[in-house]
Amino acid sequence: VVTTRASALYDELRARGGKLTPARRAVLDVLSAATTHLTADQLLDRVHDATPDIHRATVYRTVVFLSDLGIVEHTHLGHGPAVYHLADDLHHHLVCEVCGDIVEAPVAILRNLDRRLKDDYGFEMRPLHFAIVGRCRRCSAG
Amino acid sequence: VVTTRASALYDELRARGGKLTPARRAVLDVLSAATTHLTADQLLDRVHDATPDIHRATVYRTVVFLSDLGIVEHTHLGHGPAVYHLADDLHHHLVCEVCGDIVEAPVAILRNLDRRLKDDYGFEMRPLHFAIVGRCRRCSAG
DNA sequence: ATCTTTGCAAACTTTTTGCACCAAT
DNA sequence: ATTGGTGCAAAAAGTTTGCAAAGAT
Repeated sequence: VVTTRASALYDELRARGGKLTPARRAVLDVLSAATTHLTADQLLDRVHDATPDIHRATVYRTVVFLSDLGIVEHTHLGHGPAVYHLADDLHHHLVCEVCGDIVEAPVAILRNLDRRLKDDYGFEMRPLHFAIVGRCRRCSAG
Repeated sequence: VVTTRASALYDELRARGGKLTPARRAVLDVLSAATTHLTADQLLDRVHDATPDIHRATVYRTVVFLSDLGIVEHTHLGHGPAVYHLADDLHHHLVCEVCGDIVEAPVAILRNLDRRLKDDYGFEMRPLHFAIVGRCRRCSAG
């Protein structure tokens, strides 16, 4: 299923001088349809549903390529693999280190910190690149 | 050189029922003397300066052991290896994704965020476990 | 026709583990 | 004496790369 969202990304990719290959199409389709962020493995599995011949290495190369174009981002949620998602899907991740549960939080929660780091340290944070690790309500109670 | 800081940690380790082995002594000595956080490789190198026979796997097992006791923490600074440091060495890390420079910032900078996540989400953050990634003053200017 | 992208297999980096031996208490 | 720690070698987990063949424009 090629969504409007995905086809807009095809255009963006071409506008930036990239070639639109089946692998790239498939990765964009999967990421556009995803309701959660996906690890490289999950991404590969879903890409395989429609296009079984695409190689794991190609998926890795594709997400690097799409990241360079600013279309895709990845986030490190903890010790395991990174997760990938479209760059317009903006929110923070609160990852529970005990149960692994992930709660999403709006970007606004970091606005003050963002300003403060900028003012005090000249540092432009890219907060989406890492999850905020801690303990969720249930696990900090226990 | 066994510092006061290190020998206090020997005591803590024993008080918790751990065995004080040469490997553990060496790791505590190195971490107590370090002025920066160390990757497992760097830690191993420095451990080898005094005790060349200690195995890489032992260093890994030792930091896990010391983390379980709350004596050591590790932080993920970016894509590379984790860095280890004593748990009493509290500050955040602002890591520049362009030049790799690390700026340390006081824990107070996250106080508001900490409270907000607690109040709004019941989430107890453990902010030291991940660096704050972004661009330093120099690199965001460029 | 050209230049990029892909598949494959292999390397790489960081960390973990099974097992037999050794050491701290 | 007993329990737990260590060295070793090998595997695991996640990701990257060199190369020759195939594909997009």
